[in-house]
Amino acid sequence: MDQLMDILKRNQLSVTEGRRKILELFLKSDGALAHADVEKKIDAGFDRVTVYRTLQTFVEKGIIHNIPTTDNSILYALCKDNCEAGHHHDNHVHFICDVCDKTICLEHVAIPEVKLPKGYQQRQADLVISGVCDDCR
Amino acid sequence: MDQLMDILKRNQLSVTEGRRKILELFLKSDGALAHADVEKKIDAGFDRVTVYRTLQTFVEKGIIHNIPTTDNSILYALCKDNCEAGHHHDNHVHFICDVCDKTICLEHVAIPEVKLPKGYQQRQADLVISGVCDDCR
DNA sequence: TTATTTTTTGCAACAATATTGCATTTTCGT
DNA sequence: ACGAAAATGCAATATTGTTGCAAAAAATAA
Ligand SMILES: [Mn+2]
Ligand SMILES: [Mn+2]
Ligand SMILES: [Zn+2]
Ligand SMILES: [Zn+2]
Repeated sequence: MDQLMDILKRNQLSVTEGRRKILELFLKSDGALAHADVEKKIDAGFDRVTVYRTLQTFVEKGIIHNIPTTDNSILYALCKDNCEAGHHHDNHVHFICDVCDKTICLEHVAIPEVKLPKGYQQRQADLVISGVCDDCR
Repeated sequence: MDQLMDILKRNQLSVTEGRRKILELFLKSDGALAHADVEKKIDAGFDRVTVYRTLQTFVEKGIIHNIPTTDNSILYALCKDNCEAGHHHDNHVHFICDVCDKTICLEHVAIPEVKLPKGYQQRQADLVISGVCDDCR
């Protein structure tokens, strides 16, 4: 069975054209994608609402994860770690290139532990680094 | 001279009621504020546009810095480090409490260095940790 | 396969958030 | 107090995100 179907089935999602197309887009794209990117890069004309709902579903199922940014955009990228529904455990650094503006998952760079002040309990950590990527030097 | 004026003068900003009120709000508030918070918490009825422009100005001058989040909101907090116009160098961890929903600058917790893959050049780093804060345990 | 149930989609309406140009007002330096 | 420069409010517009509901598609049962 092909990878795409596999992911959808494994997560008990009925396979529809929208989900196939959007998941395919993530599979073949290297960087992270914003909602707007998904809408643009998909040839088929899905409704905006469908895109919102699909992304949300994928996040809930642990198929994609989102990446915080300081501008007002949420970015999404494929989970390559074994994320389960409702519980992500991606633990890698994200890199945003100032030049090409791509956002890349650095799968092999783990977020270091930090010692928090007394009484603070950590659940999740996001480390986003910006600068110049390898391609743009 | 009082602290408020001092900050505005130092950054060559003409002192207006809007700027005074908004800066005052940041000075006396412990956590970070979203645009919406600023609008709500200010008694005087400034135009939304003025708030947008003021926040933007403050960020450019290095008076406040913004904090990335995974939901679609930009948070702002006072720079306590010596940030210059156009060049922030806050280097502290931000903590978002899942319970009280406050976002706190952990001024004394530095973001650790990470070793990036060959070719990547770092300019800035944002580390946002969420969990339960000291007050909410 | 066909019929039935469940889920997903598109549409429309709405809400919230953000940006821009321009006339008026306020602040600043003289 | 006066003139130049900067900030503000207003209105119009754009972008982004949410919700309810009927139609369409997919999954399941027969
Ligand atoms: Mn990632
Ligand atoms: Mn901070
Ligand atoms: Zn690049
Ligand atoms: Zn708390």
